[in-house]
Amino acid sequence: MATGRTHRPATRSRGIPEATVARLPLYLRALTALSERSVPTVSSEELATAAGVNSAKLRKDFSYLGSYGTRGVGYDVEYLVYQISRELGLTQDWPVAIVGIGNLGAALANYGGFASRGFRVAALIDADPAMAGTPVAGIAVQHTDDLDRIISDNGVSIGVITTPPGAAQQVCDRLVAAGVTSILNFAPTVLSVPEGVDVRKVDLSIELQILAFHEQRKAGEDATAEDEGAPPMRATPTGRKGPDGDMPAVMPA
Amino acid sequence: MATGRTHRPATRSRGIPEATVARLPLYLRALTALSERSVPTVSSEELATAAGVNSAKLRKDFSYLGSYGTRGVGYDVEYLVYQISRELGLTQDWPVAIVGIGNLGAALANYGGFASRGFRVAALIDADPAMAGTPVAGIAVQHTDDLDRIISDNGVSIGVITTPPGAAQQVCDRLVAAGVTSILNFAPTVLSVPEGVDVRKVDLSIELQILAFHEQRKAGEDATAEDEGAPPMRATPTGRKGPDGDMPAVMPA
DNA sequence: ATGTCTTTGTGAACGCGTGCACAAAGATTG
DNA sequence: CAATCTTTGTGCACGCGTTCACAAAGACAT
Ligand SMILES: NC(=O)c1ccc[n+]([C@@H]2O[C@H](COP(=O)([O-])OP(=O)(O)OC[C@H]3O[C@@H](n4cnc5c(N)ncnc54)[C@H](O)[C@@H]3O)[C@@H](O)[C@H]2O)c1
Ligand SMILES: NC(=O)c1ccc[n+]([C@@H]2O[C@H](COP(=O)([O-])OP(=O)(O)OC[C@H]3O[C@@H](n4cnc5c(N)ncnc54)[C@H](O)[C@@H]3O)[C@@H](O)[C@H]2O)c1
Repeated sequence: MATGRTHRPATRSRGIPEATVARLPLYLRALTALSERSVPTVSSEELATAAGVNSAKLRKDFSYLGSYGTRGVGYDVEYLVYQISRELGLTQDWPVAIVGIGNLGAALANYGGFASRGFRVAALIDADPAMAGTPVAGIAVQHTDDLDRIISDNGVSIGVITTPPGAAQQVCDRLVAAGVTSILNFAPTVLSVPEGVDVRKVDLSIELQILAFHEQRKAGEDATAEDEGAPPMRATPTGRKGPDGDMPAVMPA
Repeated sequence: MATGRTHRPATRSRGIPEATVARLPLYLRALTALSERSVPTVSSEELATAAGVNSAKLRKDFSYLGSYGTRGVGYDVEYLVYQISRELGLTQDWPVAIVGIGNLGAALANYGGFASRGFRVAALIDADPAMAGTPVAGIAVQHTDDLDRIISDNGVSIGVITTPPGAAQQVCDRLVAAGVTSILNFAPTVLSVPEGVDVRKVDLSIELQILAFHEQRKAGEDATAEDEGAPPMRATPTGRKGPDGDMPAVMPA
C-alpha cells in the first residue's frame, strides 16, 4: 500500500489481519479449482499445499472468519468458497474503471480473468481525443472530460490507473473527487490520497529490482569475497543499454 | 556508526532486511527524480516524503547500507543513487526473457520503463508457431522449442512468465532447467521451484479482491448490519450433498 | 458406549518490522 | 574557538505476523 496507513480504526470486532486478507484470494483460487473437480472436502494440509502456505497459518487465517471446519474431516469446499467470497465482497458485482488505455490499460481491458471474480470493466477512459469512441475489448473508450459523469453513472468505486506517471496524481485526484474510494495504481508514482481511500500499487520495475538484488547476491555467493563491483556474469555480458542511461555509474566520492 | 553489524547470523553476510530491499527501489526512484532536477543533497525527511514512507524508517534502511549521510546536511543525491543501484545490482545489465507473448506479454515487451532501470528484454518466447518470427516491440518472437538455447545464449537469469495459468508450471520448469534462477510470474498459479530459485508473483485479481474487501467494509461501516456474525448455516456440515448429482461426502485419506 | 484416529482451533513463544525519541556528529555562525 | 543549529544514526519498546505444539472435537470402528 502506498499511502500512510496511520492506525487501524478501533473496529477490532471484525478485525481480520491485513496479512490474512491478502491470502484469502489465494485460498479462494485453490478452493475454486477443487470445487470444479467436485472435491467435497479438503484438509488444511492439502489446501495449504495447494495455496503454497503453511497449514497452521491457513488454519489461523480461517479462524478469523469463524469455525468452518470439521475436526477429523477438514473443510467443506463449497461452503468455504461461499464464506470467503462473501468475506471478500465478491458476492456482489464491482464495476471498475480503467484510466489510461495504452499498452497496459488495453491488456487489462482484454483480460478475461476479472469478470470471473466479480469484477466488471464498466468504463475505459483516456485523455487522447483520437481514442474517444474507439472500441477496446468491446468497450468504447471515453474521454477524460467526462470522467466525473462516467464514474457517477456507473457507480464505480474502484479505479485502475494505467496512465503515464506524470498524469497519475491528477487522474487519481479526479477519480477520488468523483467518488472512487479504491485505486489500483500501475504508474510508478507515489499517490497521495485523502483518508478513507485505499491505494494499492503494482510496480513491475520494483519487482524486477528485488529479483535483481537476490540474483546478484546468489551470483556473489561463489566469489566469497566481501568486496563487490562486478559479480560473475553468466554468458555474454552485453554492453550498454540503448535509449537512455538514467543512472550515473560514477561515484561522486 | 563505524561497525553496525555487531551480530553476524552467518547465513547473511550483509543481512539487509527483506522489507528494506523492497523499499530501496522506491528510494531510488525518488532519488533519480531529484538527480534529474540537479538537487545536490536531500534530507531524510524530504526523501521520505517523496518516497511515501516514514523518515525514521528510511534512515534505518540506509543504515543497513552504511553511513552515507552527513549530519546537519542530509544525503548526497548522486552518491546515494549510485550506492543503492550497486546494492540492487543495477550497475550491471540484466537480460530478461518474457515467455507468453499475448496481451500482457506484449505490453511488457513494449514497456520502456525496464531499460531505464538496467533491465533489457533479451528474448520473447511463445508456444504459438504462428508467432515465431513476428516482431513485437522490435524483437522477433521465438518458439518455445528453442527456449533452452535462447536462455543459455543470452545468459538470461531472470524470466518473466505471462502464459495462461495452465502452462505456467511447465514453462517455469523449463526456465529453471535452462538456468533461470529468478522468476516474475503473472499467471495466477502457485509455482513450485527448487531451492535457490526466487519467485515473485504479480496477481492483479488478488489486488482487486483485497480492494474489494476494504471497499465492502467501508460500505458496511454505516449500516452495521446484523448478518455478519452467523450466516445461513447448515445443521450438519457433513453428509451434505451438492445440488445436483454428485458423490457422497466421503473423505478418505 | 467406548476407544482410536484424524484434524481442527488456538495458546504461547518468537522474530521481524516499525516508529519514537534522543545523543552524537558535523555544519554554520559569531 | 565556542555556541548554536540541523540532521543523522540507532537504542529501545511495541505490535503484528508466523510457527510450533497440543488439547479438544468430532468421525469412525468395534
Ligand atoms: N506497459 C507495461 O508493461 C508497464 C509496466 C510497468 C509499468 N507500467 C506503467 O503503466 C503505465 C501505462 O503504461 P503503458 O505502457 O500502457 O503506457 P502508454 O503510453 O502505452 O499508455 C498510456 C495511456 O494513458 C493515456 N493518458 C495520458 N495521460 C492521461 C490522462 N491525464 N488521463 C487519461 N489518460 C491519459 C495516454 O493517452 C495513453 O493511452 C505507465 O505509468 C507505466 O509506467 C507499464
Ligand atoms: N492481460 C492481463 O491484463 C492479465 C491480468 C492478470 C493476469 N493475467 C495473466 O497473465 C497471463 C497472460 O495473460 P494474457 O491476457 O496475456 O493471455 P493471452 O492468452 O493473451 O497470452 C498468452 C500467451 O501465452 C502463449 N502460450 C501459451 N502456452 C504457452 C507455453 N506453454 N509456452 C509459451 N507460451 C505459451 C500463448 O500463445 C499466448 O500468446 C495469464 O496467466 C493471465 O491469467 C493477465
